[in-house]
Amino acid sequence: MAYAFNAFAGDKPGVGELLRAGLPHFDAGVVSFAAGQEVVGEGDPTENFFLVVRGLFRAVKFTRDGRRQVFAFYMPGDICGLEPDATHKLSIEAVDRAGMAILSRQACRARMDHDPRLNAALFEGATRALTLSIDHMLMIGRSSAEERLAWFLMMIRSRSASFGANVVELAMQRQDIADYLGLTIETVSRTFTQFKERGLITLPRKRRVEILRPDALGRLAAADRDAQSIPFAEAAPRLEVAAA
Amino acid sequence: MAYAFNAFAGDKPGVGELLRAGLPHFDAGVVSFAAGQEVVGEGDPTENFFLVVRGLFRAVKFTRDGRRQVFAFYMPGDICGLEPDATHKLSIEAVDRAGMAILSRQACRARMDHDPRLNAALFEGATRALTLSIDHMLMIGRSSAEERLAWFLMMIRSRSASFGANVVELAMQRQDIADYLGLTIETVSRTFTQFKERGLITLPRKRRVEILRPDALGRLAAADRDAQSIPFAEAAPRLEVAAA
DNA sequence: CGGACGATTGAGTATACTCAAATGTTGTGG
DNA sequence: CCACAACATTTGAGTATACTCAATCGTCCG
Repeated sequence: MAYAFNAFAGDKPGVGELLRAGLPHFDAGVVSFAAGQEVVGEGDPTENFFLVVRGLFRAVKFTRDGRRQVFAFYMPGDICGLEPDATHKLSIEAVDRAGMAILSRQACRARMDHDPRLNAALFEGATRALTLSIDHMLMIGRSSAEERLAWFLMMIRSRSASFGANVVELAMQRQDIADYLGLTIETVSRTFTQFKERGLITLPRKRRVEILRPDALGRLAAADRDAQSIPFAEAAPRLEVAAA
Repeated sequence: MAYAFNAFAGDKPGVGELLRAGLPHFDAGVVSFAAGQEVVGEGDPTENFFLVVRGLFRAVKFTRDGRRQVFAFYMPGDICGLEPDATHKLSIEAVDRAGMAILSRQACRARMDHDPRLNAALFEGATRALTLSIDHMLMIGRSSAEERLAWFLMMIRSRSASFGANVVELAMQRQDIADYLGLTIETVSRTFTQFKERGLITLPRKRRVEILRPDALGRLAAADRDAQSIPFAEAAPRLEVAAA
């Protein structure tokens, strides 16, 4: 979203390309981060925004009393950190060893006024981020634990490099999944176990999921939604854009 | 949000004014709606977007199996219906007798390319909507019923015409509140009762809430957040958190 | 091999849910 | 203006889902 939006790889104009072409010193600004390292923290001034180059990042918010919510995961090609206010409201952290291009908000803002395409692409990105956040919210507010995890797995699958592959790598740990889905780590774990027992998945490793029955998982994920907003399952005609 | 974003009354440049000034036929496009009437439905083409003139509207999403989520309430001055894709993903409905200016997406788009101020205002609106939606999500994913209702009441209070007044009118019915907060109608009702018993509020009428202790309610609302992101209570001295 | 951390499993419980009934409110027609 | 219907809200009783606390198991590294 502006907040932290995902310019999906394979997207139309390609915000990434537009930025790369339009901004000077683009490649000079790529920085590496270690797992768990913070890119920006809550309250930091919004001087820059970011384009993920490799690895995985997460947007997080902590609360005084220890509660934690993960709002998004960012994969290569995604943009994040564009915020309306003077300070960041979310922290952005590297989940694993990962890299980001650090872009000047100022430079981008100036360019936006001159390049309608970049303008349109960013605006679209921001609005699309909202669409994503709507799905996320619907999921958190109205779904059972198994629906949430199914939704999560199908989302990761649809966004993974090998689109449609039935083995997905989870770079994040269980706590991140739990905090993304609004569940506890124990419930996530139990639900994984339950999926195994039902023959929906196998877990060759803790962080690797083999999806045996994408159809069944997709139905679970879609149970609380209407068909059209679920671009997960294979046949996804990919009309608009694979939202989420 | 772009999706449905709120250009807060009293906002800086005033998206409303910019639009009114910049778009021809503005006043001709104001339409009235009866309570419950739909402005746009899920799947409708995104030809227009809207500026609330009077009354209250809601953005809703229904699911096959009857679940329902309210994503936002729009008050006069708010903009909604701006979406990235070709079709609406949310329905917009009038909550009570209400009025909207219907604006051409096309015309606005064109104007954005020529007027950096409108451009900036809309972009900021979209990003701010995301910020709101982040708070909403954090609330839904990580708060108890009482925290949610307290949050809701303080939000309505802060956005109401008479800012800071301790009597707020709820134009929406309990079901809307429940679906906004991710609760059931019974839980909302019980929590209202509980607030009354604790002396936090009174209910002169079902749809009118008098807030007796805005400080206590504000602490409840903020319990799961950090102080700075709670623009609710006025200058609440803000100790720690009342356990209660 | 052992330590540290992540993940799973177990037992018991709390919060918010479901189903059901009673009560309150609003609007309409006699 | 009152009576009644239709709908909104509250209250009650029982339950289910996901939570908490606690222990065990597994895996990755030194």
